[in-house]
Amino acid sequence: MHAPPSSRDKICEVAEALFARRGYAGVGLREVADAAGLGKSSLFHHFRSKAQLYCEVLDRVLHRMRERLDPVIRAPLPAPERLERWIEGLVDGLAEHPTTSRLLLRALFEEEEFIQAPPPELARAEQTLAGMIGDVQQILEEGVTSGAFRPVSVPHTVQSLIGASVYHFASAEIGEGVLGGPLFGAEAVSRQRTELTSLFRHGLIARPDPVDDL
Amino acid sequence: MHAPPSSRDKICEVAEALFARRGYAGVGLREVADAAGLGKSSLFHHFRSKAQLYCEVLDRVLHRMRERLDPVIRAPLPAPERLERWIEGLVDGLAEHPTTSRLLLRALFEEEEFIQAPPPELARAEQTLAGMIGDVQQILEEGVTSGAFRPVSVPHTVQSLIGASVYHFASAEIGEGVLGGPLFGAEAVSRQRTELTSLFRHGLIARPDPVDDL
DNA sequence: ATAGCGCCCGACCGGTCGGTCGGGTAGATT
DNA sequence: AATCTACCCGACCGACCGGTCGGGCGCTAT
Repeated sequence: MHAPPSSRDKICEVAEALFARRGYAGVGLREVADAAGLGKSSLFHHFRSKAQLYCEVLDRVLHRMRERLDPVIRAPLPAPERLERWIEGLVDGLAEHPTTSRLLLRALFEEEEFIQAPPPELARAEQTLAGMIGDVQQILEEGVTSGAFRPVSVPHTVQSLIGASVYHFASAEIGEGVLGGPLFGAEAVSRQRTELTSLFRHGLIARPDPVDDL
Repeated sequence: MHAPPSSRDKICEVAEALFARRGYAGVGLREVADAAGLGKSSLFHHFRSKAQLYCEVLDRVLHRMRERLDPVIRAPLPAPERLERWIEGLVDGLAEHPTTSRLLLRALFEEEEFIQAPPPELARAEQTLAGMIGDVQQILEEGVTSGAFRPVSVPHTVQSLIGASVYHFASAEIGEGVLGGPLFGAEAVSRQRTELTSLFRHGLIARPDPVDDL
């Protein structure tokens, strides 16, 4: 499978960890090179620039998540069940690679740095993300039009869902303070999975007995 | 009220905007000084270091939010109503100053940079944040023990609540793509307020008719 | 042998970083 | 008038930044 990781992959691995921990501006190429066991100049043999390296790392992470979530979309299940599977897949994916949530949350901010001279890899990453968002958006719309979900605003719900799951695993010391324990422990992860699915299940499912709407 | 903002306040204002937009490592003191209409050296007359300036800006923002949310805590209302007011206050507070959500979300990451030699202002900021989190935690616990809320995990719910609200207003272009319009428009903000409160109301309220728990 | 190529490196470039230093200026105090 | 204080500045420092350059090493093809 992966006996000797090529230098290129090695660079991506360590860069993913470093960018997740300290952000684009906070990581020097010197540091990346050292962590990869290379000289700084060697990075430029594999990547045109720091920006390209970053965007490629970002795209790798997004693709990894997309592939995990992809089968859920095609599953022939009613919308509420598909949504639960999707949430569980997202939580598990974020929990499996602790760098992911921080990298993605940071990417919210750092993408603005590339408005001038954006590397082509950035467009691919944005496309991958847009695909995932479109997928869950479709599930929600299906659930709303079928009457299984309350008539919520699909975009706002997508935002809440992403925010709640990604933030949780990116919240670091603050989150661990709230939880009173590690974020990525097996117990905490499975708890987050059930809490998040049940929150959205109860929060979205249409009920014959509305509380006090409007 | 604020006829001539002192140099110190002016520095904090522009620094808040810059740190929110580009983060701690991405902002140079030269840039802050220029934006404040001062020479770079003058910053060091008001602040000991860049780290202290950042932490003071962070504490300002947190205090601003805390003061807004404080009356809600003391309101003599049942937990579900208090929670709704709290969420509305949080959403309105985040919407009022668009820099806040980005600054706070970034602070998740950047606080790690100060593990060595943390300025005293950082501790104050952390304390302010811990207070706000403790407040909402208390509301949720009250609701759960009183039987008004489902027996959810309070810490995980706190995390979801913070994540959903803060992420939304920090999501920038991605969020605007999902919404199909500006994040901070009056319409989008009031919609976010109602969507978030109703999501958590339906998601938390105890029901005589459970769906399919466990 | 030797030429080509993928991979890697040390040395170096201009520029920017956070931070320091010595001095200048205006206003209040004595 | 002299002094003190608060505030501000230009010049400068060592360190580090992203990126370039020329060359070295080892493998394959000829």
